[in-house]
Amino acid sequence: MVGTHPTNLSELLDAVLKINDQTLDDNDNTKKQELQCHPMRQALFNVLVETKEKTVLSVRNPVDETPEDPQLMRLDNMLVAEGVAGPDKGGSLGSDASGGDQADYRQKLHQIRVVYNDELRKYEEACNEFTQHVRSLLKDQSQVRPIAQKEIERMVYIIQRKFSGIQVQLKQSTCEAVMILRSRFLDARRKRRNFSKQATEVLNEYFYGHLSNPYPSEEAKEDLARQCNITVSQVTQINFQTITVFFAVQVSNWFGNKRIRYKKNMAKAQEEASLYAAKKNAHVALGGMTGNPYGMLPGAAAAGLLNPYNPMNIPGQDTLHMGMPPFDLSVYNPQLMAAAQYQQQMDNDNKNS
DNA sequence: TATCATGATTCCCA
DNA sequence: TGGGAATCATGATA
Repeated sequence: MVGTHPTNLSELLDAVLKINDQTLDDNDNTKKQELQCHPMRQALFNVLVETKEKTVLSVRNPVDETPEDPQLMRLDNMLVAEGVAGPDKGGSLGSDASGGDQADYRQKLHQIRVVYNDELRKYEEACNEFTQHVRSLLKDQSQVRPIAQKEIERMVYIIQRKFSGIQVQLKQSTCEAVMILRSRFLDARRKRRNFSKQATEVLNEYFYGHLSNPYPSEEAKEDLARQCNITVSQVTQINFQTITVFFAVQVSNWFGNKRIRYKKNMAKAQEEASLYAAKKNAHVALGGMTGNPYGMLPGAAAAGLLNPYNPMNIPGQDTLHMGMPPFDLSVYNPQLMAAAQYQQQMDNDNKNS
C-alpha cells in the first residue's frame, strides 16, 4: 500500500487496521501523511467518532448533571467570612480586644491567608497545566484515533474533579487552622484582663444610675456590652452566638463583683457614687433633662439616698426625705430632686409590675 | 517585689 | 437558676 492511496472506505479501513497491527512508532511518517491526506479520511473519522459516541461515551453531559458541591460552598463561605479568602478584612474579632492579642491574631490569620492563597494558586496552576497537557495529548491522538471534542471535554472534567478533591482538602485544613487559631484566641481572653477605662465608666454609670436595682437584664447587659465597645459587629456569623454569650458573662461578672465590693467598702463606694453623681449633675445642668430617664442619675440616688445598702436608708421610710446627702449637695437642686422622684417612681413601678 | 485592684471561678443557698 | 460570698489569679503601680 505504500506509495498508493486507498481509493475507497474499505481500503482506508484496511490501511488503518494495518497500522494498528504495528506500533505507530514503527511506521514511517510517509504512511501517516498518506492517511492524513486521504480524501476519505475525514468521512471515516466522523463515522468512527459517531460510532464511539453511541457505544462508549455517555450521552449525558457530566458537567450539567453535577450541581455545585454544597460542602465546597460551605467551606468557601466560611473562608470568606473568616477573611482568609476574598478581600482582606484584617481578621478582626472585636474592637475591645487588647492590642497585643488582636495583633497576634491578625498576624497569624494573615499567615494562614498567605499560605492558603499560595497553595490555591499552585493548585490552580497545576490543574491548568495538567488539563492543558491532557488536551494537547488527546488532540494529538485524535489525529490517529477517533476522539471527539466531547470526549476531550469529558476527560478534562474528570481530571478537574480529581483536582477538586484536593481543593476541598486544602480548604478543609485551612478552615481547621482558622478554628484552632480562634479557639486559642478566645481561651487567651479568658485570662483576667482589665476592661478599658471607657468600659468601666459605662458600667459604673449604669451601676450608680441604678443603685436601687443594680441588676441589669440580659438585654441591658448586651446593651452595656455594646456601649463598652465590646461590640460583636465585627465577629463573623459563625461564632456570633458564642461571643455574645461570652461578653454577657463578662458584664454579669462585673456587676456581681461590683455589688459585693460596693457593700464591703461603703465609704469608698459613696465617694465613687458622688463622683458619678457630680458627672451626671453636670450633664443635667447642661440640659440633659431631656435625655434617657433610665440613664439619668439623680444626685440623690447616686449619693446614696436610694441606695439599698446605705445604712442611712431605713426600710419603710421615704428615702427622699431621709437625712442629708453625704457628699452631693446638688440634691438641693429642685430639678435634680424631681429627677430623683421620677427615678424612684420608675423603680416602684418596676417592682410593682 | 510587695501590695492593691479587679476580673474570673467556685460553692452554696433561696 | 441567679445572686452572694469567698477565693483565686493576674494586671497595675509604687
